[in-house]
Amino acid sequence: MEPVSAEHVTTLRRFNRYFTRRIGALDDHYLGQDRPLGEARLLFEIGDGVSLRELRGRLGLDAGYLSRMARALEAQGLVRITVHPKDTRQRLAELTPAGHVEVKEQNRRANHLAEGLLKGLTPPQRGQLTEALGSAQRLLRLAAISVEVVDGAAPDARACLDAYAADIDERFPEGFDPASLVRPHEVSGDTGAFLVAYEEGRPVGCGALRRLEAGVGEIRHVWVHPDARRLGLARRLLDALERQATQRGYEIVRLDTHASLTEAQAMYRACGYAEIPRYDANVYAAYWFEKRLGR
Amino acid sequence: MEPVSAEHVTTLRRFNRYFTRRIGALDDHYLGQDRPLGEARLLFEIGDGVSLRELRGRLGLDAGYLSRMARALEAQGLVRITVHPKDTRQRLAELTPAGHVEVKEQNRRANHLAEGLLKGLTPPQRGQLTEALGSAQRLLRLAAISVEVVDGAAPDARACLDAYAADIDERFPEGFDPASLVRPHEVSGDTGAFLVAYEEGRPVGCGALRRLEAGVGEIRHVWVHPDARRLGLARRLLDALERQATQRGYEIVRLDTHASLTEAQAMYRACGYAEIPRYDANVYAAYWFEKRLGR
DNA sequence: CCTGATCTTTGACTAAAGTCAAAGAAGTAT
DNA sequence: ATACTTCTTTGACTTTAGTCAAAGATCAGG
Repeated sequence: MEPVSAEHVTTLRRFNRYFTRRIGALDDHYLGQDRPLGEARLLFEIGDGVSLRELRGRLGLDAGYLSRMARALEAQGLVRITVHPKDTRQRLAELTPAGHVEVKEQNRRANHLAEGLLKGLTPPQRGQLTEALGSAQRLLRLAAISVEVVDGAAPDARACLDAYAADIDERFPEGFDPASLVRPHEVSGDTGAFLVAYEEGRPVGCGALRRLEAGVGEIRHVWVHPDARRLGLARRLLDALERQATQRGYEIVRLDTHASLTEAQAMYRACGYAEIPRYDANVYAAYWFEKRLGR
Repeated sequence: MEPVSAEHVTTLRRFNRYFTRRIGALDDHYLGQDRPLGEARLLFEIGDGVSLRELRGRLGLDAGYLSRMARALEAQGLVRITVHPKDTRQRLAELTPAGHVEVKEQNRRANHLAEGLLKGLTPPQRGQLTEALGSAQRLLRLAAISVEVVDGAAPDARACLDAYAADIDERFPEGFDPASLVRPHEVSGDTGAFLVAYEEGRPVGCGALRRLEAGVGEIRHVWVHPDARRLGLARRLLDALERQATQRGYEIVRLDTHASLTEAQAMYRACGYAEIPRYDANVYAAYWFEKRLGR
């Protein structure tokens, strides 16, 4: 892995300092107004109803602390706390009408703040800022996603494949039969691999590698959760799969794609894949690609 | 003023949320380690010695609170507090060797964190991130700078002009005589104006408008503090000066520039100024420009 | 030299934020 | 049914962060 240049580190740190001190601090100050910041944040996060468990994870709070804060908000009539229908140990928090009003007010204030800031710029500069922030956020998210090898039968792996199947079932005019998914044993061990991408602990993408014939691997089921698209994650999954293939001694990887997945086709071409004749009987495939792995 | 588009507000707010939650929070958590965050920050800000007064302003802390924290750091042997040589009411704080060690450790940790984040990206992506963050920070700073009309004799105005004079005295091969600066009365009232740009309360730029002849104003002394260059502030000052000129009934504004200020010349051209023949006897001028104000 | 402002220190508080451990209730796996 | 785990609640704390006012020391300007 290449060393990280000092310039990049400096810029990131300088930005961090500037941003958290100047913008973040302001925001916090305004968000709460006449309410402790912790409660204001909690209220905001509750939104359309979440379990306390989820909140605990998301905000990284102590269980006791959270419980008390949530109950305090309940006492103020801002949230309603109910028992989770599927697991009676858990509690669900949701906003009452009064809570919604309060959150709306929070949003109004935060918008006002953002507008005040943007007012200091000309319209083209606003556009530049939006673009820069959007691009920075995309890259920061991508940097925070880790791609890991998991067992093909692991719950996260199955969850991804299920989501993948549902996704393309909707996208393919002819639908998709989950029976054509890879079997767990094909993507484990010496000849295959299953990768899952995690963002803050949540699986947001996957990809599978299996053996096709001697020296030839096949990449299948490269999928990215809708929330994590347009970050460049598919490319990263593809890279990681190729590395797995190399490790397993494959010199060539192949893959096929459905006619409707035009962005995917473009990505494969951009990543060095060349179109080849049909190599399998996959009824969903319309194009077949191959890449010779450099070392 | 144009309304701020919702898209821009949303992007800014989304970024703010993501960044403060994910990066800022992490950083804070690591920075302190076994020390309260307030003290850690204070230590960091002390750096190579500052007065408590300065720190109070910079960090926005209560005087009593700051005093106690500083004394606590002194008791821990991390800072030395001495009496200000020029004003015995004030105190100066500087790091002891132990304090330097601690700050270095802070920096090491923060760098490590930034590196960890950047490691998740390919080198070209790191470059993109650096560029996006740099550009975002530039624009955010620019947005936070306010340009105000002040009296030509105000301390901030004089301070800017002094800095301007010192700056160009160094830059012009022939030096610069401060006697050629505008007089306060020329840049006040109905026929002139003096603008100062403030960043977080600190003057970081200026510009003057005075009467040349009927219907013609002259822009002079457009200057930006070295810390605030490359943000687009000169352009903003120029815009604001033109608005002042229009308000005062001038249809034309003129200005001159020194031969050595090539970036300034380029900016004037880009802002709609056209070169004209010499219109004054300014010994420092090599180029003369004019712009007809629209509206 | 006097007056009013500035800077720091101290005392006396308060509120927010967070920690830790114990216990009860409810799931899950065997 | 049993053992183990998870989720929430409660009690009992501690630390941080911050506010406010009063007082003492020192400056700056007239």
